[in-house]
Amino acid sequence: MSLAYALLVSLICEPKSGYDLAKQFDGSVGFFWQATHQQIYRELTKLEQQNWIIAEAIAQEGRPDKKIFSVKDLGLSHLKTWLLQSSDLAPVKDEFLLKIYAGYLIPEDAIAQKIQTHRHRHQQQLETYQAIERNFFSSSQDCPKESRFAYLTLRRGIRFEQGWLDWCDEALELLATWE
Amino acid sequence: MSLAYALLVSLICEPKSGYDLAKQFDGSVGFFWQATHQQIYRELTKLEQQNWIIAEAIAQEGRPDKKIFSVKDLGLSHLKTWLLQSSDLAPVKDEFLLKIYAGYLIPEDAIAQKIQTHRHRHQQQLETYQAIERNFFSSSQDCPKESRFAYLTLRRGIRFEQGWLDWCDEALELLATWE
DNA sequence: GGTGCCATGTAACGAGTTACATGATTGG
DNA sequence: CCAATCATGTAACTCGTTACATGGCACC
Repeated sequence: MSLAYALLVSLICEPKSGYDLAKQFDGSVGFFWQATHQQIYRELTKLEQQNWIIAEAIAQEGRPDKKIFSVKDLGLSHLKTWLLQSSDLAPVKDEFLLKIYAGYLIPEDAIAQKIQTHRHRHQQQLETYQAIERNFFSSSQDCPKESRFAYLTLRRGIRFEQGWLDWCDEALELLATWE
Repeated sequence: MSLAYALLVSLICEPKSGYDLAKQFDGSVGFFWQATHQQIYRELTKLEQQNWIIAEAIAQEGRPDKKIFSVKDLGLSHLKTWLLQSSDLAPVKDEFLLKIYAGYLIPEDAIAQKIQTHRHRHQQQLETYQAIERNFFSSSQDCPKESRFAYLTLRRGIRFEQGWLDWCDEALELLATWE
Protein backbone atom coordinates (compact mmCIF):
# COMPACT_ATOMS: atom_id res chain seq x y z
CA MET A 1 0.00 0.00 0.00
CA SER A 2 2.75 2.45 0.92
CA LEU A 3 4.38 1.91 -2.44
CA ALA A 4 1.44 3.66 -4.09
CA TYR A 5 1.94 6.70 -1.86
CA ALA A 6 5.69 6.70 -2.42
CA LEU A 7 5.04 6.85 -6.17
CA LEU A 8 2.52 9.67 -5.74
CA VAL A 9 4.99 11.68 -3.67
CA SER A 10 7.59 11.34 -6.37
CA LEU A 11 5.17 12.12 -9.21
CA ILE A 12 3.94 15.26 -7.47
CA CYS A 13 7.44 16.69 -7.39
CA GLU A 14 7.60 16.08 -11.09
CA PRO A 15 5.59 13.89 -13.48
CA LYS A 16 7.69 11.09 -14.83
CA SER A 17 7.69 7.62 -16.37
CA GLY A 18 7.92 4.22 -14.71
CA TYR A 19 11.47 3.97 -15.92
CA ASP A 20 12.36 7.30 -14.32
CA LEU A 21 10.70 6.26 -11.08
CA ALA A 22 12.68 3.05 -10.97
CA LYS A 23 15.90 4.98 -11.39
CA GLN A 24 14.94 7.67 -8.91
CA PHE A 25 14.27 5.03 -6.31
CA ASP A 26 18.04 4.89 -5.94
CA GLY A 27 18.15 8.45 -4.61
CA SER A 28 15.90 10.74 -2.54
CA VAL A 29 12.71 8.72 -1.92
CA GLY A 30 14.80 5.62 -2.48
CA PHE A 31 16.68 6.29 0.76
CA PHE A 32 13.62 5.17 2.71
CA TRP A 33 11.52 3.27 0.20
CA GLN A 34 12.58 0.74 -2.43
CA ALA A 35 10.93 -1.05 -5.30
CA THR A 36 11.95 -2.90 -8.42
CA HIS A 37 10.79 -1.73 -11.82
CA GLN A 38 8.28 -4.59 -12.05
CA GLN A 39 6.62 -3.56 -8.84
CA ILE A 40 6.48 0.00 -10.05
CA TYR A 41 4.91 -0.81 -13.43
CA ARG A 42 2.33 -3.04 -11.76
CA GLU A 43 1.43 -0.37 -9.27
CA LEU A 44 1.24 2.37 -11.89
CA THR A 45 -1.23 0.31 -13.94
CA LYS A 46 -3.41 -0.08 -10.85
CA LEU A 47 -3.22 3.60 -9.96
CA GLU A 48 -4.17 4.57 -13.50
CA GLN A 49 -7.20 2.27 -13.41
CA GLN A 50 -8.26 3.80 -10.09
CA ASN A 51 -8.00 7.24 -11.67
CA TRP A 52 -5.41 8.46 -9.15
CA ILE A 53 -2.90 9.23 -11.89
CA ILE A 54 -3.04 9.81 -15.63
CA ALA A 55 -0.63 8.78 -18.36
CA GLU A 56 0.45 10.80 -21.33
CA ALA A 57 2.28 8.99 -24.12
CA ILE A 58 5.32 10.84 -25.41
CA ALA A 59 6.70 9.71 -28.75
CA GLN A 60 10.48 9.85 -28.98
CA GLU A 61 12.75 9.49 -31.96
CA GLY A 62 14.99 6.49 -31.95
CA ARG A 63 13.79 5.31 -28.53
CA PRO A 64 10.72 3.62 -27.12
CA ASP A 65 7.76 5.81 -26.30
CA LYS A 66 7.59 7.24 -22.80
CA LYS A 67 4.49 7.18 -20.65
CA ILE A 68 4.61 10.20 -18.38
CA PHE A 69 2.39 9.90 -15.32
CA SER A 70 0.88 12.84 -13.43
CA VAL A 71 -1.11 12.82 -10.21
CA LYS A 72 -4.81 13.62 -10.55
CA ASP A 73 -6.93 15.38 -7.92
CA LEU A 74 -8.29 12.08 -6.66
CA GLY A 75 -4.77 10.80 -6.10
CA LEU A 76 -3.67 13.97 -4.35
CA SER A 77 -6.58 13.96 -1.94
CA HIS A 78 -5.97 10.31 -1.08
CA LEU A 79 -2.32 11.11 -0.51
CA LYS A 80 -3.14 13.99 1.84
CA THR A 81 -5.49 11.80 3.84
CA TRP A 82 -2.76 9.20 4.14
CA LEU A 83 -0.16 11.78 5.16
CA LEU A 84 -2.32 12.80 8.11
CA GLN A 85 -2.76 9.24 9.37
CA SER A 86 -0.37 8.16 12.06
CA SER A 87 2.07 5.41 11.21
CA ASP A 88 3.50 2.69 13.43
CA LEU A 89 7.21 2.56 14.05
CA ALA A 90 8.92 0.87 11.15
CA PRO A 91 9.89 -2.63 12.28
CA VAL A 92 13.62 -3.29 12.33
CA LYS A 93 14.50 -6.20 10.05
CA ASP A 94 18.20 -6.66 10.04
CA GLU A 95 20.03 -9.79 8.98
CA PHE A 96 23.30 -8.41 10.28
CA LEU A 97 21.98 -8.07 13.84
CA LEU A 98 20.62 -11.60 13.65
CA LYS A 99 24.11 -12.80 12.77
CA ILE A 100 25.67 -10.84 15.62
CA TYR A 101 23.10 -12.28 18.01
CA ALA A 102 24.19 -15.79 17.03
CA GLY A 103 27.83 -14.72 17.01
CA TYR A 104 28.86 -17.25 19.65
CA LEU A 105 28.50 -19.98 17.02
CA ILE A 106 31.40 -18.76 14.90
CA PRO A 107 35.01 -17.71 15.65
CA GLU A 108 35.41 -14.37 17.37
CA ASP A 109 37.73 -12.86 14.79
CA ALA A 110 35.12 -13.60 12.11
CA ILE A 111 32.70 -11.46 14.07
CA ALA A 112 35.19 -8.62 14.44
CA GLN A 113 35.82 -8.86 10.70
CA LYS A 114 32.09 -8.65 10.03
CA ILE A 115 31.73 -5.56 12.15
CA GLN A 116 34.67 -3.91 10.39
CA THR A 117 33.12 -4.53 6.97
CA HIS A 118 29.79 -3.30 8.21
CA ARG A 119 31.37 -0.16 9.60
CA HIS A 120 33.02 0.55 6.30
CA ARG A 121 29.76 0.34 4.39
CA HIS A 122 27.98 2.68 6.76
CA GLN A 123 30.95 5.03 6.53
CA GLN A 124 30.45 5.20 2.78
CA GLN A 125 26.74 5.77 3.09
CA LEU A 126 27.42 8.56 5.56
CA GLU A 127 29.77 10.20 3.10
CA THR A 128 27.10 10.02 0.39
CA TYR A 129 24.64 11.81 2.67
CA GLN A 130 27.20 14.38 3.75
CA ALA A 131 28.01 15.16 0.13
CA ILE A 132 24.33 15.84 -0.51
CA GLU A 133 24.19 18.06 2.54
CA ARG A 134 27.16 20.07 1.33
CA ASN A 135 25.89 20.43 -2.24
CA PHE A 136 22.21 21.16 -1.69
CA PHE A 137 21.87 22.40 1.84
CA SER A 138 25.02 24.40 2.45
CA SER A 139 23.42 26.26 5.34
CA SER A 140 20.33 25.04 7.14
CA GLN A 141 19.26 28.67 7.47
CA ASP A 142 18.73 29.48 3.82
CA CYS A 143 17.22 26.14 2.97
CA PRO A 144 14.59 26.72 0.26
CA LYS A 145 11.05 26.09 1.40
CA GLU A 146 10.35 23.13 -0.89
CA SER A 147 13.33 21.13 0.25
CA ARG A 148 13.07 21.77 3.98
CA PHE A 149 11.30 18.51 4.62
CA ALA A 150 13.68 16.62 2.39
CA TYR A 151 16.44 18.13 4.49
CA LEU A 152 14.88 16.76 7.66
CA THR A 153 14.94 13.25 6.23
CA LEU A 154 18.52 13.73 5.14
CA ARG A 155 19.44 14.71 8.69
CA ARG A 156 17.86 11.48 9.85
CA GLY A 157 19.98 9.55 7.40
CA ILE A 158 23.13 11.21 8.65
CA ARG A 159 22.32 10.53 12.29
CA PHE A 160 21.42 6.95 11.44
CA GLU A 161 24.74 6.25 9.78
CA GLN A 162 26.70 8.02 12.48
CA GLY A 163 24.84 5.91 15.05
CA TRP A 164 25.97 2.75 13.31
CA LEU A 165 29.58 3.92 13.26
CA ASP A 166 29.47 4.63 16.98
CA TRP A 167 27.96 1.23 17.68
CA CYS A 168 30.59 -0.55 15.60
CA ASP A 169 33.34 1.16 17.59
CA GLU A 170 31.70 0.26 20.89
CA ALA A 171 31.15 -3.34 19.81
CA LEU A 172 34.76 -3.78 18.68
CA GLU A 173 35.98 -2.38 21.98
CA LEU A 174 33.75 -4.67 24.02
CA LEU A 175 34.85 -7.68 22.00
CA ALA A 176 38.47 -6.78 22.71
CA THR A 177 37.98 -6.49 26.47
CA TRP A 178 36.09 -9.80 26.55
CA GLU A 179 38.83 -11.81 24.85
CA MET B 1 15.26 -17.10 3.44
CA SER B 2 16.44 -15.28 6.55
CA LEU B 3 13.33 -16.35 8.41
CA ALA B 4 14.59 -19.93 8.33
CA TYR B 5 17.85 -18.86 9.96
CA ALA B 6 16.08 -16.70 12.52
CA LEU B 7 14.07 -19.77 13.54
CA LEU B 8 17.20 -21.91 13.73
CA VAL B 9 18.93 -19.34 15.94
CA SER B 10 16.01 -19.35 18.32
CA LEU B 11 15.64 -23.14 18.33
CA ILE B 12 19.33 -23.61 19.10
CA CYS B 13 19.03 -21.56 22.28
CA GLU B 14 16.22 -23.85 23.28
CA PRO B 15 13.99 -26.28 21.35
CA LYS B 16 10.41 -25.04 21.24
CA SER B 17 7.10 -25.19 19.39
CA GLY B 18 5.78 -22.99 16.60
CA TYR B 19 3.51 -21.35 19.09
CA ASP B 20 6.43 -20.52 21.38
CA LEU B 21 8.41 -19.15 18.46
CA ALA B 22 5.55 -16.89 17.44
CA LYS B 23 5.35 -15.51 20.96
CA GLN B 24 9.10 -15.15 21.33
CA PHE B 25 9.22 -13.13 18.15
CA ASP B 26 7.92 -10.28 20.29
CA GLY B 27 11.13 -10.22 22.33
CA SER B 28 14.84 -10.94 21.76
CA VAL B 29 15.09 -12.15 18.14
CA GLY B 30 11.84 -10.29 17.53
CA PHE B 31 13.63 -6.96 18.02
CA PHE B 32 15.27 -7.40 14.64
CA TRP B 33 13.21 -10.06 12.88
CA GLN B 34 9.44 -10.50 12.76
CA ALA B 35 7.04 -13.13 11.50
CA THR B 36 3.42 -14.09 11.99
CA HIS B 37 2.51 -17.52 13.28
CA GLN B 38 1.38 -18.63 9.81
CA GLN B 39 4.74 -17.80 8.31
CA ILE B 40 6.43 -19.66 11.12
CA TYR B 41 4.35 -22.82 10.76
CA ARG B 42 4.85 -22.81 7.01
CA GLU B 43 8.60 -22.41 7.38
CA LEU B 44 8.85 -25.08 10.10
CA THR B 45 7.10 -27.61 7.85
CA LYS B 46 9.61 -26.86 5.11
CA LEU B 47 12.60 -27.09 7.44
CA GLU B 48 11.40 -30.42 8.77
CA GLN B 49 11.04 -31.79 5.24
CA GLN B 50 14.58 -30.64 4.45
CA ASN B 51 15.81 -32.45 7.53
CA TRP B 52 17.23 -29.29 9.11
CA ILE B 53 15.07 -29.68 12.21
CA ILE B 54 13.15 -32.49 13.85
CA ALA B 55 9.80 -32.47 15.64
CA GLU B 56 8.88 -34.33 18.78
CA ALA B 57 5.20 -34.55 19.70
CA ILE B 58 4.49 -33.88 23.36
CA ALA B 59 1.11 -34.92 24.67
CA GLN B 60 -0.36 -32.57 27.23
CA GLU B 61 -3.29 -33.00 29.55
CA GLY B 62 -6.18 -30.69 28.90
CA ARG B 63 -4.41 -28.84 26.12
CA PRO B 64 -3.54 -29.49 22.49
CA ASP B 65 -0.39 -31.48 21.76
CA LYS B 66 2.83 -29.59 21.36
CA LYS B 67 5.32 -30.17 18.60
CA ILE B 68 8.77 -29.32 19.93
CA PHE B 69 11.34 -28.63 17.22
CA SER B 70 15.08 -29.13 17.62
CA VAL B 71 17.88 -28.26 15.21
CA LYS B 72 19.61 -31.20 13.55
CA ASP B 73 23.27 -31.30 12.48
CA LEU B 74 22.34 -30.50 8.90
CA GLY B 75 20.50 -27.38 10.04
CA LEU B 76 23.33 -26.27 12.30
CA SER B 77 25.94 -26.58 9.59
CA HIS B 78 23.81 -24.60 7.16
CA LEU B 79 23.32 -21.96 9.82
CA LYS B 80 27.05 -21.66 10.45
CA THR B 81 27.73 -21.30 6.74
CA TRP B 82 25.13 -18.55 6.54
CA LEU B 83 26.53 -16.77 9.59
CA LEU B 84 29.90 -16.48 7.89
CA GLN B 85 28.46 -14.99 4.71
CA SER B 86 28.53 -11.22 4.48
CA SER B 87 25.21 -9.44 4.46
CA ASP B 88 24.21 -6.25 2.68
CA LEU B 89 23.11 -3.27 4.70
CA ALA B 90 19.48 -3.65 5.65
CA PRO B 91 17.45 -1.32 3.45
CA VAL B 92 15.60 1.40 5.33
CA LYS B 93 11.87 1.19 4.68
CA ASP B 94 10.13 3.81 6.71
CA GLU B 95 6.65 5.13 6.08
CA PHE B 96 7.17 7.88 8.63
CA LEU B 97 10.14 9.34 6.76
CA LEU B 98 8.14 9.21 3.54
CA LYS B 99 5.45 11.29 5.23
CA ILE B 100 7.98 13.80 6.55
CA TYR B 101 9.49 14.07 3.07
CA ALA B 102 6.08 15.06 1.71
CA GLY B 103 5.41 17.23 4.74
CA TYR B 104 4.96 20.42 2.70
CA LEU B 105 1.59 19.06 1.54
CA ILE B 106 -0.03 19.23 4.98
CA PRO B 107 -0.21 21.92 7.71
CA GLU B 108 2.98 22.52 9.62
CA ASP B 109 1.50 21.91 13.05
CA ALA B 110 0.30 18.49 11.87
CA ILE B 111 3.92 17.65 11.10
CA ALA B 112 5.12 18.83 14.49
CA GLN B 113 2.39 16.75 16.07
CA LYS B 114 3.50 13.71 14.08
CA ILE B 115 7.07 14.13 15.24
CA GLN B 116 5.96 14.48 18.86
CA THR B 117 3.97 11.24 18.68
CA HIS B 118 6.85 9.52 16.98
CA ARG B 119 9.25 10.74 19.62
CA HIS B 120 7.03 9.39 22.36
CA ARG B 121 6.93 5.92 20.83
CA HIS B 122 10.68 5.74 20.46
CA GLN B 123 11.00 6.98 24.03
CA GLN B 124 8.94 4.02 25.20
CA GLN B 125 10.93 1.57 23.13
CA LEU B 126 14.12 3.01 24.60
CA GLU B 127 12.79 2.48 28.11
CA THR B 128 11.97 -1.14 27.26
CA TYR B 129 15.54 -1.70 26.12
CA GLN B 130 17.00 0.10 29.12
CA ALA B 131 14.94 -2.04 31.47
CA ILE B 132 16.39 -5.15 29.85
CA GLU B 133 19.87 -3.72 30.19
CA ARG B 134 19.34 -3.05 33.88
CA ASN B 135 17.82 -6.45 34.61
CA PHE B 136 20.06 -8.75 32.61
CA PHE B 137 23.25 -6.90 31.97
CA SER B 138 23.80 -4.83 35.11
CA SER B 139 27.48 -4.41 34.33
CA SER B 140 28.95 -5.00 30.91
CA GLN B 141 32.03 -6.41 32.62
CA ASP B 142 30.48 -9.49 34.20
CA CYS B 143 28.25 -10.22 31.24
CA PRO B 144 27.91 -14.03 30.96
CA LYS B 145 29.57 -15.46 27.89
CA GLU B 146 26.39 -16.78 26.25
CA SER B 147 24.62 -13.45 26.32
CA ARG B 148 27.50 -11.23 25.25
CA PHE B 149 26.39 -11.15 21.65
CA ALA B 150 22.79 -10.57 22.65
CA TYR B 151 24.10 -7.64 24.68
CA LEU B 152 25.77 -6.17 21.61
CA THR B 153 22.47 -6.20 19.73
CA LEU B 154 20.73 -4.64 22.71
CA ARG B 155 23.29 -1.83 22.68
CA ARG B 156 22.45 -1.28 19.04
CA GLY B 157 18.76 -1.03 19.93
CA ILE B 158 19.48 1.55 22.62
CA ARG B 159 21.63 3.67 20.33
CA PHE B 160 19.02 3.41 17.60
CA GLU B 161 16.22 4.70 19.81
CA GLN B 162 18.39 7.43 21.27
CA GLY B 163 19.28 8.48 17.74
CA TRP B 164 15.61 8.87 16.90
CA LEU B 165 15.00 10.98 20.00
CA ASP B 166 17.88 13.28 19.09
CA TRP B 167 16.59 13.62 15.53
CA CYS B 168 13.07 14.44 16.73
CA ASP B 169 14.45 17.21 18.92
CA GLU B 170 16.52 18.61 16.08
CA ALA B 171 13.61 18.44 13.65
CA LEU B 172 11.23 20.22 16.03
CA GLU B 173 13.81 22.94 16.58
CA LEU B 174 14.38 23.43 12.86
CA LEU B 175 10.65 23.58 12.22
CA ALA B 176 10.33 26.28 14.88
CA THR B 177 13.08 28.46 13.40
CA TRP B 178 11.58 28.10 9.90
CA GLU B 179 8.12 29.30 10.85
C1' DG C 1 -21.86 -16.94 29.26
C1' DG C 2 -18.29 -14.32 26.89
C1' DT C 3 -13.41 -13.33 26.56
C1' DG C 4 -8.85 -14.80 26.35
C1' DC C 5 -5.07 -18.24 26.40
C1' DC C 6 -3.14 -22.59 24.48
C1' DA C 7 -1.90 -24.86 20.08
C1' DT C 8 -2.27 -25.88 15.44
C1' DG C 9 -3.60 -25.29 10.99
C1' DT C 10 -6.00 -23.93 5.86
C1' DA C 11 -7.16 -20.49 2.26
C1' DA C 12 -6.82 -16.48 -0.16
C1' DC C 13 -4.62 -12.55 -1.14
C1' DG C 14 -1.12 -8.80 -1.62
C1' DA C 15 3.70 -7.43 -1.82
C1' DG C 16 8.26 -8.27 -3.40
C1' DT C 17 11.88 -10.97 -6.21
C1' DT C 18 14.01 -13.11 -10.22
C1' DA C 19 14.19 -14.36 -14.75
C1' DC C 20 13.06 -13.66 -19.37
C1' DA C 21 11.81 -10.82 -23.53
C1' DT C 22 11.93 -7.04 -27.02
C1' DG C 23 14.22 -3.62 -29.95
C1' DA C 24 16.62 0.49 -31.14
C1' DT C 25 20.79 3.50 -29.98
C1' DT C 26 25.26 4.82 -28.25
C1' DG C 27 30.08 4.09 -26.97
C1' DG C 28 34.38 1.60 -26.46
C1' DC D 1 31.12 -6.75 -32.03
C1' DC D 2 29.76 -6.52 -27.36
C1' DA D 3 27.97 -4.18 -23.64
C1' DA D 4 25.25 -0.62 -21.73
C1' DT D 5 21.34 2.56 -21.70
C1' DC D 6 16.53 3.61 -22.79
C1' DA D 7 11.78 1.93 -22.00
C1' DT D 8 8.29 -1.31 -21.28
C1' DG D 9 6.42 -5.42 -20.20
C1' DT D 10 5.00 -10.94 -18.96
C1' DA D 11 5.50 -15.09 -16.05
C1' DA D 12 6.56 -17.62 -12.21
C1' DC D 13 7.76 -17.67 -7.83
C1' DT D 14 8.53 -16.71 -2.74
C1' DC D 15 7.53 -14.04 1.22
C1' DG D 16 4.28 -11.72 4.20
C1' DT D 17 -0.58 -10.51 5.76
C1' DT D 18 -5.40 -11.27 7.00
C1' DA D 19 -9.16 -13.92 7.82
C1' DC D 20 -11.20 -18.08 9.17
C1' DA D 21 -11.40 -22.57 11.79
C1' DT D 22 -11.15 -25.92 15.75
C1' DG D 23 -11.62 -27.18 20.62
C1' DG D 24 -10.73 -27.53 25.42
C1' DC D 25 -9.57 -24.84 29.62
C1' DA D 26 -9.45 -20.93 32.95
C1' DC D 27 -11.18 -16.68 34.71
C1' DC D 28 -14.49 -13.08 35.81
